[in-house]
Amino acid sequence: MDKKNITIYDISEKLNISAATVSRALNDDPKVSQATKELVLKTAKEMNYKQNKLAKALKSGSTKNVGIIVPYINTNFFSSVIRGVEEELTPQGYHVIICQSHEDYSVEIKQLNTLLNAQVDCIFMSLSKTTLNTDYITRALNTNNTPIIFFDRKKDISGISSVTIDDYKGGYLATEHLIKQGCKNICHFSGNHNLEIYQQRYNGYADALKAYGLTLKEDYIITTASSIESGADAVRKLWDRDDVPDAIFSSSDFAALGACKELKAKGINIPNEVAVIGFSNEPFTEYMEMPMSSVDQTPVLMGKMAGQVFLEGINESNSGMNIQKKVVLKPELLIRKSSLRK
Amino acid sequence: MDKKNITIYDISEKLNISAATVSRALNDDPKVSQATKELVLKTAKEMNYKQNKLAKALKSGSTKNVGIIVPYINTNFFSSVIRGVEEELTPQGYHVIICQSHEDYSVEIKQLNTLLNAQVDCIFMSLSKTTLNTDYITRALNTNNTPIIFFDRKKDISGISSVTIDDYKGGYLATEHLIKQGCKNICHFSGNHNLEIYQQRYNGYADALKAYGLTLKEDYIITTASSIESGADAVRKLWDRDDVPDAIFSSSDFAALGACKELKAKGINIPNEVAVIGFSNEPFTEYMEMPMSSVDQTPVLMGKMAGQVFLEGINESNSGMNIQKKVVLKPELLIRKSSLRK
DNA sequence: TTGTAGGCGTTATCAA
DNA sequence: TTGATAACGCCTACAA
Repeated sequence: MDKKNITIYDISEKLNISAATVSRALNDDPKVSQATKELVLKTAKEMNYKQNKLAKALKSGSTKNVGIIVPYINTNFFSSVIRGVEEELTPQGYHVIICQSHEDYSVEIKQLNTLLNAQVDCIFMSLSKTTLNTDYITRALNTNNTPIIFFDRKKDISGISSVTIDDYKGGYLATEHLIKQGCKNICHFSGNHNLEIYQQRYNGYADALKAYGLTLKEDYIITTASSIESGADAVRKLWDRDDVPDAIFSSSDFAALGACKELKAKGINIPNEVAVIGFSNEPFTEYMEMPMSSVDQTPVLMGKMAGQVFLEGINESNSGMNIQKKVVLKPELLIRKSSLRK
Repeated sequence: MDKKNITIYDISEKLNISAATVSRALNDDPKVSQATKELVLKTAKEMNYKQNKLAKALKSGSTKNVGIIVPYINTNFFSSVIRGVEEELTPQGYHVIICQSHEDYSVEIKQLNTLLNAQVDCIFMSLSKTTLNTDYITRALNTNNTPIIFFDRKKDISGISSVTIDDYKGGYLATEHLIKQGCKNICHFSGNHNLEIYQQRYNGYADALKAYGLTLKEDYIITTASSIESGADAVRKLWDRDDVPDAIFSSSDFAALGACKELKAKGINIPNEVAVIGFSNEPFTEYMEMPMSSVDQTPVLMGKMAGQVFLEGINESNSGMNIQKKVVLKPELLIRKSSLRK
């Protein structure tokens, strides 16, 4: 039950050689004799030496840690992106630190600062929906050397790369699909347009309607949270009127799920009376009583790409490195029973 | 676009005072004059000084970071425990680093080492189901000063505190409830008994049967994974025989969900032909077509308690600190339609 | 109240 | 091939 940690000095003392040599041996420096190298490695193991990464990081300036800030971790989408980043960076010796903003702007700022203080080598982030002002990010970028990479929920900030899917196309494809199923009164559950993703999905929806000669009705656009209750509420609101919709395109799977439950409670048939399609392809969509169509965002790939953008940035220039990249992935439309009319 | 980070030396130089004074001023040391304190704080802000936590940690020996190792983050249970730890430790200035073992023993070992290397102040962990041998943890404990605290999926290791729920009682309560609903042929979906939690839930099940004079049938015990498919498979297997069960107590909500789907496909009525109860109270249980009974593990509280055990450990002894604690929380039986016979 | 100096554990530079 | 020494940025006796 040792109290003190073993250092290279302890090894050097025991072996009567300098600490510098021990360090070199441990790092497999070519200009250290094979004999001493083996000796050092052996005694290091015997003494249970563990390198102090803090000291190394202080010296080298690189912690080999990267940080990820997400609104929350317990959805398939975010946990899968994280998985993708891990898969890309772990083999390169990086370690991933995960932080949650809980959709809270002030928490998000704190998390960013904590990660910067911890000297991570890169920060991946997906913005909280309450983040209206991103000046603090610009400032962080200017006063630190730490690269920041957005994924999914991004803002256009000079110097920040991003990995997203083509949300516009996702919205367009989903809406077009509903139109081709014969739907004429398609309503849309949208998230806060403060976030680009929701604005884009809406744009895709609007343009698809226009392309097929359908008129967009303002009161068919409902802003919902990404929650079951919110989707159910929206249905109650919409079905309180005369001209009820015959389809729902929801920017959130959770809201779409809530809508399905409420429709069922009202005795309305899916997909024949109302076709439904969600967004994100959360696993439950596949296991619902009426399997739900959705737009897949390829989250694992998104994470892997984000990791790649970081690694490329490191390699491309050892000094400065400030090539801004925008990676846009293709969304995939998954058609299931909830929107398929025979 | 500064390349170099500002240090206390930069401030001391600009102000023509010593770095020590700057350090003291920054740390609000009482024996530094109010005047210089204000001056230092002001210029620090102007120069955009950021403390290098690495250097501080190297000096102080405490990083103010704690690590959490979980099998995976994307279930309500684990993400809620993490939330609880965050809620308890963030106000104390700690930062939480989250790692996933992906239920893989060798990954778990790596994650532990990474966290130890990162000099975290404490490691909270919930074991992977493939972890049969925990010698590496005992070894880590002996060669480091870093406390390890188990939650939920623990092993009994001397010197390691743990926070769990009374899984035995959870199993007992669930089974007793089914018996009181009139069920006589209660089968059990269990996880790998390598994990104490599953062994205990099974024990509770077995003892409840005995207490009420029911016989335990070996072939009513099915080992399932915590997945929908696995639960559906189990039902197929069980209903292939003559004496079909009239109730299912599943140690996993996911397996229970799979069972419900398969039962429905077979046209079997829940709860009248078969009553079903799961474990964990995952959010979907409440929103199912037939809301499912479950045993709540109070995960947020579990996380908070784990955080508290750590904080208490620090306070109770500045030297050594090795009081082993075992916190056992009370499970809560949540009765919903899937097990309620009128 | 402030300054000097040494050390936390490592690596890199320069000599030897 | 190895050793001495300085440096990374911070904190803290001890001295002044």
